[in-house]
Amino acid sequence: MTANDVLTELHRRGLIAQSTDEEALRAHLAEGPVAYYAGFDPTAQSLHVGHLLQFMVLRALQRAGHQPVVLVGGATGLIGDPRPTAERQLNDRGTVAGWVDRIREQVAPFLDVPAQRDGLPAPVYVNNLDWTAPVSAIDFLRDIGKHFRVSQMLAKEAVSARLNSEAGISYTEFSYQILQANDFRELHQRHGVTLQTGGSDQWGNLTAGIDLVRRTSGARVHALSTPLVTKSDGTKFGKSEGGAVWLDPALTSPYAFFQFWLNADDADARAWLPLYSERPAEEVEALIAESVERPAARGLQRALAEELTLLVHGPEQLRQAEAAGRALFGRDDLTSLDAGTLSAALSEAGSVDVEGEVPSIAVLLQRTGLVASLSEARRTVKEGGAYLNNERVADADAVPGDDAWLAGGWLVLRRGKRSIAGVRRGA
RNA sequence: GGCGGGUUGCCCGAGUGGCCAAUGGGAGCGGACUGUAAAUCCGUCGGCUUAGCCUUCGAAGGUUCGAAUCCUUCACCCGCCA
Repeated sequence: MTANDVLTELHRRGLIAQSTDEEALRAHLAEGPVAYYAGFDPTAQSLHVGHLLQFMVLRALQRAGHQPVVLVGGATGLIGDPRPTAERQLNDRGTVAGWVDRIREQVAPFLDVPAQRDGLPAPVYVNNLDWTAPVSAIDFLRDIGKHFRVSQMLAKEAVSARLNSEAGISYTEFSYQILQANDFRELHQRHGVTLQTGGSDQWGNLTAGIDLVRRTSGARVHALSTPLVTKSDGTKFGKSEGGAVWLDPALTSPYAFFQFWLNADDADARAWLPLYSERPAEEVEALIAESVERPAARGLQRALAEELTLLVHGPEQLRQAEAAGRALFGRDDLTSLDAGTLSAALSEAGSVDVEGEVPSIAVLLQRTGLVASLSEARRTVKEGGAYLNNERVADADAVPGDDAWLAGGWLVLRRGKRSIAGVRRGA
């Protein structure tokens, strides 16, 4: 891939929602390696699938030989990017600092691995707390604030939406765009960064940075934004039964991550594959064409699940996640599974240990987290939605008999079609 | 400052003294059909030691055999008039 067709690739994949003067940007990218950046605010202990799209853009640019700079927002995370609905709850400094470290580590598979393996430019990591914290309020207001017009700040969609809402907006969050703009200015000075990428909801912040750089240094810098990923049923992308789909394997197991993509509906999978797949264009088109012929094969979902689980969790975790799915969904007769397979599969899916007296099925359903309460457990059984070792459970208060235990001391509990958990008998 | 309207379960929204854990819709969950899809249909949808019991209808107190429904005070929201 040569440097000047990376924009073509991004367009082809549908990864560009908005861009500053594209001809100028194309020419700039063609001149040679460009330093570019994207920022991630520590608003939770882990990144989630919603962040994945940013990495697809960062990776494409890196592959084209450009220099990635990854910013973790130790400062902006303390302030809070205004959300359209309501004011954010401020997190304390210690918590945010901890999240900064964790998020920094999560970025590695996306950019460090290609750097080491393929000799691509190694990412530079920065934390905006480093240049934001030392600045006094006086200096900030005099040196940075003077470049901002309130009327323009008010006009940003993120701000005006909140001004028109009941929630209003605090001065703290109102200031956010200044901080992010200043990040661009700092990175332009420190690392020669001339391009910032981000989600389309960040557009106002991206352009604020471009304006600030121009006003302070006269330089012309660029921005690209990615589209909002949507679902055909109108619900928010990136949620599964439990809530957010995290990249941290401790929060969302590789198995659950794999299942998230595997369960995508056909229309979504078709729309998402170009965005998330780094396969050649012909392969992507072939997969889509094939899915029209044989949707039941779930080729698109499988491709997404495999490619992204590999990217985020690595080959070994992918292998286990796939094996677990095959073991748990593949056949009716669980008694034929050996202890090793069961153990691996259920550890992936989630399991609990029981010791001493074996509790009733209702209690086990609750303990595995398959249901939220005993009432829900009973209800589920009554509805015919609870299964023990793939057999429908009739009595919620029944206790699994000795013959129910599978190889390795396992029970396989299932709620509905696809929520599965293991129970292991302790010593 | 004055007058009026409102605050109900995850969301929207009925309910003006007992038949109300509370109509209806949406979301969620389960079943059927399928492909671990979508659509559709059916069921379910506060908790518990579940033929019963306990806690819910902005908050606190009161009237009553009995209150989401009546009274008092407080908080917040929305109109109209100053």
